[in-house]
Amino acid sequence: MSEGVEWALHSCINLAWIGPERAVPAARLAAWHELPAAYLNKQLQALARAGILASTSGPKGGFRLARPLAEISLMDVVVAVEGTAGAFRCAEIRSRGPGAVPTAGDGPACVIAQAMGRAELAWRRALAEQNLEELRQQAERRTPQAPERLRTWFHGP
Amino acid sequence: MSEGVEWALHSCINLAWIGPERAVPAARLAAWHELPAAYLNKQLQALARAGILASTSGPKGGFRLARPLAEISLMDVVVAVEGTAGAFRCAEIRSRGPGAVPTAGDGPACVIAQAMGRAELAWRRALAEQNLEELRQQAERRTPQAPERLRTWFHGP
DNA sequence: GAATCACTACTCGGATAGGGTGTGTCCGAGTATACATGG
DNA sequence: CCATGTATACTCGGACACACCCTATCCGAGTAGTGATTC
Repeated sequence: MSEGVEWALHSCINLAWIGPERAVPAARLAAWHELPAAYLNKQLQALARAGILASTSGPKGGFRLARPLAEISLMDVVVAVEGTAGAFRCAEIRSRGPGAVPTAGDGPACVIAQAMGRAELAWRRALAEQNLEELRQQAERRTPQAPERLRTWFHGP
Repeated sequence: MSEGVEWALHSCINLAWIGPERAVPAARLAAWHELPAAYLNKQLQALARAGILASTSGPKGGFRLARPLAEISLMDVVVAVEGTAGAFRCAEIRSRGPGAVPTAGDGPACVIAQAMGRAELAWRRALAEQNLEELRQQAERRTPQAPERLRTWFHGP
């Protein structure tokens, strides 16, 4: 899985901590964790295309959350960054070679693809059940000083 | 996810259909679905290392199932081919840069890693709950003639 | 005729090249701000 | 003093190289069978 998913999730929570008053440039979000700015920008673009973030150009521009954290699921972020394609893709090898299923005009998918699909569905469901607001609360419970530290650093030089 | 997982699963079921009497060379299993023989051999090696298959060298050698299909879960095959590493790996970016959590001597993982871990756990659980015997029965129900066709072709030229 | 031995052919096993998808970087389009200028 | 036009600096957005892992392949180690040879 892409590195960018982790960056995107952290960035969303950081955006929530900074507050909705002003947009935050990608470079500033990147500096907070010493990430390559241009590449983080690429991930944030993906979030903006997915409607999770709103982007503004020019001075005082940047990214801000397009909707509350409670309305953003882990699944939304993963899909925005990674795309909708599942990890397992059936190459339909059963329809090639001497073992080709004769009747398979365009029947149902092979049982292996179905079985892997069930597992991926469980994964997607688990991702969809968790939203970023819950993650934010868990993070604040763990390190209560984190939001204030971020705001101080951000409004500073 | 690797292509090899699909090949490995099909090969295990095909081995069960051919029967435990004799070992099957990788080249013959590959020919059934027109797969690159040497590369399929590589995947079967991984299954052998994991104890799912037993390998024999020399003439009349090849691979055979090391235990009944009912005792082989989808998870076993995926781990054998892909390794135990999960899809999402936390790079611990929260401990780098100005935003480094000060107290984090070696505390619990960040909430994001935990959340992704929960989703992966659901995926693993779904894989572990399904065994290859179930898949074989489903496949036979769908194409009852498949096992006989395979045996005929295999014992032929 | 039976046992022994060397030879052959066949299989796995790991070491060895090539391509595709992330990973990282760069420069251009667009815009809000700030300032200078004129009324 | 106020309005207006212009220049500027800053941001996103997409286009451009690089690297690593999956894919694919090859050759060597080892073994079972086979045939010749000898007692």
